[in-house]
Amino acid sequence: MSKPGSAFRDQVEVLIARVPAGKVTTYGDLAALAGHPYAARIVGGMAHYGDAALPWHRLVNRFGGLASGYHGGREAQAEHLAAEGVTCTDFVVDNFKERRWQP
DNA sequence: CGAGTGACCGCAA
DNA sequence: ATTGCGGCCACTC
Repeated sequence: MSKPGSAFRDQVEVLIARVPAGKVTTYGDLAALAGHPYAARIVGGMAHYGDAALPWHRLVNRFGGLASGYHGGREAQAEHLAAEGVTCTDFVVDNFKERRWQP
């Protein structure tokens, strides 16, 4: 495609871009959808160094809690999620189980 | 160029 | 039920 540097990275970018506002996804799900169910760490690493323009604030861990290291802080991420309709409590997405985006 | 780290997940004992 | 360990790819220094 336009930037076929790495199929995995390209897939992660496409998947995160496919996540609709108001929903959240987990690192493991994105990694599994990208083809590597054990590469959840890579998704986090890319989020920190990869594309700072993608909606990484929709990424949460499998507990539904906001991850650390987010550019600006977890409170900033919670604000962005709340702005999209995702309510968070104590940095944990409310109704996470129902808000988890699934293809 | 080489090595280490990383916002994690799943499984085993 | 809980705890501890290993493992995958990409990015940076």
